[in-house]
Amino acid sequence: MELSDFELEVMHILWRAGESSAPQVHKAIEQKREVAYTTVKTIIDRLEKKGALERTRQEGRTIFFTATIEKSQYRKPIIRDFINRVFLGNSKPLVAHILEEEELSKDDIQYLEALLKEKKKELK
Amino acid sequence: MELSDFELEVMHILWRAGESSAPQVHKAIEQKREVAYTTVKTIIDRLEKKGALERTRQEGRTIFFTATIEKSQYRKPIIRDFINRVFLGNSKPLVAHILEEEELSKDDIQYLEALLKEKKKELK
DNA sequence: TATAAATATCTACAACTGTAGACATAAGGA
DNA sequence: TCCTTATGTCTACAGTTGTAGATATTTATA
Repeated sequence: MELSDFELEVMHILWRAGESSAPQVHKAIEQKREVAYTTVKTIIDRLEKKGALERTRQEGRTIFFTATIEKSQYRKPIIRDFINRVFLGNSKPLVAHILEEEELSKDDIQYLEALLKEKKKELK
Repeated sequence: MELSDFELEVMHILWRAGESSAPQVHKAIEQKREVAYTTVKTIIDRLEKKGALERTRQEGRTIFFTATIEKSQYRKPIIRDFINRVFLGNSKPLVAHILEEEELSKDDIQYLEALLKEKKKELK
């Protein structure tokens, strides 16, 4: 399923907060930037049409929505896409870039080292 | 500079092959999928307008183009964008995902381990 | 030289995306 | 009960993107 930037932003809110109404999603986004309520509602409508979320409850005339696709399920193909698109399918330079350029805490590093060790064991 | 998928694909060809004509770029893309020459030429025109490439030579009526932006220079911001967009700014889960799910050779792993070791040293 | 092929330029168009207004209507408070 | 506010629905629009046709023009070939 293809999600635009804005659609993905809305999905992240639902993933994090769980069942939410359009006004709630709007408020969450307004924490970061100004945007009209109807804009957010349009995105929600599009997500509903795509089947990325569904109406799960109604309270008065307020409708609550819940994500129907999983974050992890969604991430997998787009990571692949991104690596294909930007790194011609080769994931090593992406990891290398991140390790060199992105902020990582000591704990993060330890964790990743452990992962690498695991991976190495598998290959042997 | 914003580049669409197709624009990025063309840039990759220029980065790899160096100075190239539109028919050459077209032929390179046709290796993978069918697309009209004019489609490729339109993308090249847009890249030229954006200043991502420029005309560097002419041979008969055939124009040769060269990338004016660097691959590395381009990658940095879009990696950040991607991490922001898909991982809410946190790069660790992306690296973790790749280490777990993507194909990595023994050499790749060794290389990444070395990078991590470096990074760890810096933090101390 | 007449014709075919290659190349460039210009124009077009539909789908997607971010953006939001207009309008309807239900809920809740004076 | 009447008015304000909140919420939903519908419609619109401009910019981007992938896609390619129409047309012009040059180059090469029969």
